[in-house]
Amino acid sequence: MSVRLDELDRKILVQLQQDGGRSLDEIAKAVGSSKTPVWNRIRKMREGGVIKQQTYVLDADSLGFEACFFVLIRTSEHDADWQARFLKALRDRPEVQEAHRLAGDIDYILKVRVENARAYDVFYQALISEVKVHNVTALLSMEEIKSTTMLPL
Amino acid sequence: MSVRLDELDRKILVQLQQDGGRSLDEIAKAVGSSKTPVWNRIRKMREGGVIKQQTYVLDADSLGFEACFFVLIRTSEHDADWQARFLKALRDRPEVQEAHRLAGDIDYILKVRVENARAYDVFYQALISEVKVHNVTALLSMEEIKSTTMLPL
DNA sequence: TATGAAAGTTTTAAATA
DNA sequence: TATTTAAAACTTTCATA
Repeated sequence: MSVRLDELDRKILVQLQQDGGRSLDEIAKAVGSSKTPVWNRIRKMREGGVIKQQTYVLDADSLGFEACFFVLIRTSEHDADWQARFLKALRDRPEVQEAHRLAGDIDYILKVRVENARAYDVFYQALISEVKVHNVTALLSMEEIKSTTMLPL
Repeated sequence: MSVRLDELDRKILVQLQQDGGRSLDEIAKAVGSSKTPVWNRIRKMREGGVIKQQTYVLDADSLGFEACFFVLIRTSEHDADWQARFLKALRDRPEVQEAHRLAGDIDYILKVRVENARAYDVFYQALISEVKVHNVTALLSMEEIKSTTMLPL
């Protein structure tokens, strides 16, 4: 399923990342090509999984999600069954925007977006009642300095 | 700059977050309304800043960004000039996908997306040569369990 | 890769509840 | 005030050169 990308493909991806609302014509002009090649390349990159999805990014604060926590988790359990249940719990909870398994003495990191500190506590109590974890540290974000999904192409 | 949102607005946002490629007609059908009201509401939410941008999400691995680090930073400097230079450095570096100022004894957390461990080291050396930081811990992601910008509306 | 035509979509405006 | 209808402008999609 691997797609070989050339300079034109990369230029197209830069355009799509920057502003997903531009028309084919605008993109074609910006990358110095014309509609058909641009369209064919976008289709191929979609099919090859290079382009995963098209979305709208919303402003968390205006929608009342005013609290963002990074959660560092250490666990003593490492068996397959525990891990499967833990992963499912994370995937099922919409408050969890990011979850990564880590190398080193911290086992997992989460990014959790909630209305307020109380909503975080509800989330936290629900999570630890579902799966046993050894140690949890929550880091509260005071200010979002930067947030992007753009890759540095 | 605040926009009051009703149930229909929220339903539209759910659709846009889930799949930003749907047509007005499809969205209108999904939320039980018709084209024009949906279009007017989307325009208002754009103008009001509730909708920040429209974008395409790319697959980091297929584009050669195989390493992801969470970086915990403690600093001894807290004056305004240092902070301004540090924030500018973070905003200017495209490898930094997220940057938050934290409450508590860790001052900042970053999410850094790079080709490999060597590229992280290049980034790290460049950053600490630009602004003095007291203590840095890098957590290496072994597995991305979940990654979304969707808010739990 | 380019052209262009058919199908579909967005956007604006006027009419209606 | 918000919605429906309708029509113009624009975009996507795809066949053909």
